[in-house]
Amino acid sequence: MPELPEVETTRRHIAPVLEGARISAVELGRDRMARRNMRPQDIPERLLGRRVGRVGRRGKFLLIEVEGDLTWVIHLGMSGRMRITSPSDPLDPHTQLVVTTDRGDQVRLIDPRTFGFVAVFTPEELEHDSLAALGPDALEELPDAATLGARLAGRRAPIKALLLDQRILAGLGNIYADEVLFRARVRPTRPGGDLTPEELADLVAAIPEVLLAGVEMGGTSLDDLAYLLPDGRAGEYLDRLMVYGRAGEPCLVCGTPIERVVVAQRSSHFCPTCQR
DNA sequence: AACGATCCCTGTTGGC
DNA sequence: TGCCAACAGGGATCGT
Repeated sequence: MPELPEVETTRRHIAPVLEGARISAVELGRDRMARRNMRPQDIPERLLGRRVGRVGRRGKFLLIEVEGDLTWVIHLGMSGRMRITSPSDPLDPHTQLVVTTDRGDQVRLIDPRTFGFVAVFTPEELEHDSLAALGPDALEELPDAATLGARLAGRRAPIKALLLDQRILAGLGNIYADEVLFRARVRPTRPGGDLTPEELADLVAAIPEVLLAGVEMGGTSLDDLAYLLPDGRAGEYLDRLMVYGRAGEPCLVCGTPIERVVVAQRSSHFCPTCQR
């Protein structure tokens, strides 16, 4: 699933293709992909003929500056991936957005489950979107342990649920949240407000360690149909996963079988010996 | 306000 | 072997 490392890897691939280019054609697949109060026709109408600025990212959102003070937002949802192609390449099934540049490149969004979305916001619209409530980026704007502790103080929800809350910290999804908690030796079920200062410090240290390794490996491709890099390659962080998807298998540190529980309606994996 | 449950969607998986 | 229900999950929304 695309989480921060997958979105960052995607960003790094598409940035040189889009930045400075002018958009010469826009094709939207399903209308459903235009959400967040966008009409489907707004997407091509607002992008067409405009020059692209910086390709940025906050959490799992791609935020692309577009001439005319617009922000082109792309979210990959759970099954979205992007491809860089030439216009003559055949369309993949479930292609939801095709953007052609004046340099003759195409950037495509492929998303079978359509949990992803596309929007092109004016500054006013951006301000009123839930994007405005997004917390600090888990890599670029990571708070220190004391600041995170203050955000978690008094909270009784499981720390796993709070790590998935993008208003607290933007970028962690189900896979990397489990991996971060393993590295910090904290069980996903622990109430967020109960973490000790030492555990908060371990957590804040674990976040960039896990996420940077994920970025370096090009993200996590769970199987051949899931996330792929924009050049079609698979991300290789799958080989580094310590707990996610390993229920019943021995912990790679201590050998205890990894357990699976449901937290915040999501599967959560942890080592009952290593994590307290 | 905080928290948990539900919904959206479709390819894959597992049980019978 | 073949069918079909269950499962996967990011984010919005709703009920308590």
